[in-house]
Amino acid sequence: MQKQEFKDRIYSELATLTKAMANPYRLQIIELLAQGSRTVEEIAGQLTLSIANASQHLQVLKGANMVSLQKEGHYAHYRLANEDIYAVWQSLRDLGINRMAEIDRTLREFREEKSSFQAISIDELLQKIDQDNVLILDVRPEKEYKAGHIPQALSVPIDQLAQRIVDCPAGQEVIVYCRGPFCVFADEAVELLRERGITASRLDEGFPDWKRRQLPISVPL
Amino acid sequence: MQKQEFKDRIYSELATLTKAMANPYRLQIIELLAQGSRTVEEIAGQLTLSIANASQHLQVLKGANMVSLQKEGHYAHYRLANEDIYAVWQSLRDLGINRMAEIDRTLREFREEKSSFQAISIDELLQKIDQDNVLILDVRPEKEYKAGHIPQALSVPIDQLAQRIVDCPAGQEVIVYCRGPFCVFADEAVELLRERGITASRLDEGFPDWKRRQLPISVPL
DNA sequence: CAATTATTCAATAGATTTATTGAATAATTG
DNA sequence: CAATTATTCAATAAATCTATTGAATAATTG
Repeated sequence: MQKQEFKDRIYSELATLTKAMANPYRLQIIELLAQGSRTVEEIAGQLTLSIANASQHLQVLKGANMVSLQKEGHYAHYRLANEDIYAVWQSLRDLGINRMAEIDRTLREFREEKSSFQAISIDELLQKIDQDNVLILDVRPEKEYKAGHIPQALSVPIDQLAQRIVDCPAGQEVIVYCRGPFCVFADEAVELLRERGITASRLDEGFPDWKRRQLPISVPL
Repeated sequence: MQKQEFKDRIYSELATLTKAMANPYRLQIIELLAQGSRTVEEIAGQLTLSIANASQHLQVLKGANMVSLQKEGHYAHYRLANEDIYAVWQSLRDLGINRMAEIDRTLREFREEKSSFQAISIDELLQKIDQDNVLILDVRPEKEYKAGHIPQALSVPIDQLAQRIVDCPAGQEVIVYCRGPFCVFADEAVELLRERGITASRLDEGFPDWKRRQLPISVPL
C-alpha cells in the first residue's frame, strides 16, 4: 500500500467517525445512551424529536459502529457500542467546558439563576465520603439509579425531591449528582435545596464519569 | 434561561466544535500542529493541498477557536489553541485504532508490508530505558526533534537513516518513534533497519503523546 | 388473520460543506 | 514606489447533511 493511500484511508475513516458525532442531537443521544440502553421512542421523547428523525440519527450512529441494537418484541434497544465512545465524548465535553468562551458563558448564566455554580469534583467527593458526614443524592430517574449508582447515594428523582425534602436533617451537607455537567437535574435540585436553607452543591461530573474511573458502583443482581 | 434553550445552546456549540474537526484534512492539520507551529505554506505542502484550500481549512479551525495564529512578516504561523484539543484527537484516534474494523485492517495491511506491526508502548519503553541497553531513534525531521524530544533519543531523520545506519552496533536493540501511530516514518525506519538485520520496533504512540504524559523532555534553551 | 404498534425506509427540498478558481490584501524587497 | 510574496477573500458548482412527510415492514395482540 502506498503511503498516500494509507493516509487517505485512515483519515477519511476517522473523519467519518467524527462526522457521525458532529450533530447536536447525536451528541445528546451518545450522552443519553451512556446511562443505559434506550428504545427509539424513549430517545425521541427525551430529545423532542420525531420518531422517524430519531431513528435516522440512530442509523447514522449505527453506520459508524458507535451504537448497536438488540431487538426485543417490536422494540429496538439501542446502546453505545463500546466504552471508548464515551471517552471521546468526555474529552470533547471537557474541551468545550474549559476552553470555549460561549459554552462557559451559557453555563455561568444558567447556573447563576439556579445558584448552582459551586460544584465539587469526584476527587473532592471521595475525600468527603471518607472524612465528613455527607449525604449524596442521585436525582436521575429511578430507572437509571437502579441500573447503577454511587454506593452511598440515595435515589431521589428530581420530580420527587420537593415532597421528600423534609427527610433531610438540618445542617446536613448535601451533594447532588445526575447524568453529567449538561444534565440540569442536579442544578434544579441544588436550587430547590438552597431555597429551603440546605447546604447543597453539585458534583461537577455525572455517574458515567464516576463509573469510567473504575470507582465502586452499586449494581442490581 | 429555559432548560430547552440551555441544552440547545450547549449542544449546538459542541456540535460546531465537532464539525470543525470532522474532515480528513483538518484532522491531519491538528496532528501536524501538535508537532509545533506551521505556516500555511508548510501545511499545504505536507498535506498536498492548494494554498487557498489549506487556508480555508485553517479558517474553519480558527472559527472554532481550535487554532490561533501569529503573523510574522508576511507569514502566518498557526498553532493549536490549547492542549485539550490534542486530548480530543487522542481519544478519537484511539477509538479508531481499537474499535474500527476498517482502520485496524488498513493498519495491519500497511504494517505487514513493512514488518512493522510489532510495537511497544510508552510504559514498556520506560521500563526498557531503566533496565536494558536500548537505542532510541527520533526519525522525524530535525526541526521537530529540535523543538522537543525524548531525552535519550538521537535525531536520525528518516531520509538520512539509510546512510547513517552503519553507526548502529550489532546486536543493539533499537526503538524508533515519530509523530504518532499514523505517521509512517517509524514504519519506514523499522522496515529499513530490519532489512539490515537490526532488531527494531516502533513506539506505538508519538512524541506529543509522550509529552502529554508529562514525561521528561529535552527542549531547546 | 385483521388491527395495532414500534421502527425503518424512501423521497424531497433547503441548508451546509467542499474544492477550485482567480482576484484582493498586506507586508517585504529591490 | 513598483514588484514580489504569503495569505485571505469571494464566487461558484457539486456533494453531502438535515428535517419532514408518508408509506413500508415486521412483530404483537385481539
